[in-house]
Amino acid sequence: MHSPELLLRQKIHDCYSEIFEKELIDKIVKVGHFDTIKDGELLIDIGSDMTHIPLILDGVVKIIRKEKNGEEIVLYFLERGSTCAISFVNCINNKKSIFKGVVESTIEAVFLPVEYIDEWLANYKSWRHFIIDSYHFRLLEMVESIDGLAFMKMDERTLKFLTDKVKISNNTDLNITHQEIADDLNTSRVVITRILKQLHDENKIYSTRNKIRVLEYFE
DNA sequence: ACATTAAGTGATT
DNA sequence: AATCACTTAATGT
Repeated sequence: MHSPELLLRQKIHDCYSEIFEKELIDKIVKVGHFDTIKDGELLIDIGSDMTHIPLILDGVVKIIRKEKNGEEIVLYFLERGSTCAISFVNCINNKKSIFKGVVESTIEAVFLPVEYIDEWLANYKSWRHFIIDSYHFRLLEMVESIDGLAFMKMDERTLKFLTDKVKISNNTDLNITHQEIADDLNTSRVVITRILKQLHDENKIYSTRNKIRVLEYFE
């Protein structure tokens, strides 16, 4: 017999034992609520209060910035073993979220109430490091994303988008439509269709309706 | 069989 | 690279 708490402890241990000391993991198990959020659901919206911070145990969250005119731009993805670093500052200052987080593939996460994260910052070295590292990593991702926008052509961006997806999902077969890619890259479906056709002809991908297999990519 | 949604294409800006 | 307008193909009911 496994109690839910034991299972949760195991999962947290699998993802975070390298990062957090035992004592902190115990506390996380004690105060965190475990939850599963399905594909396509909204994790956090712009303007909502941050009451909890998620530690992702499995799945992917897409972080989006919304422009005033309603345009959206994808900033980065949260994966297993990571968290939304930006949300820490929001939590500590009681500010509202400036980003939107949509679940890309069903996530399992532990939600930590705000009141603990500040206290742990003072008391646990591993927690401090985790937060700083996490912030640093997000910054690097943002820079990468800006580089992409500024310097890469649409075909390069498309291929990068696809290979990133492959890395994240650990699967060379992607279930995605041309329209969805276009939305994420802020372009039109027609453009994506033409680029994909080209990539297909170059034997870099194999694509059929609703499905793309990435044939060539390097880690 | 029909309707709906995804994908392909030429022409134009 | 974007948009339009239209065609063709795949899929759901």
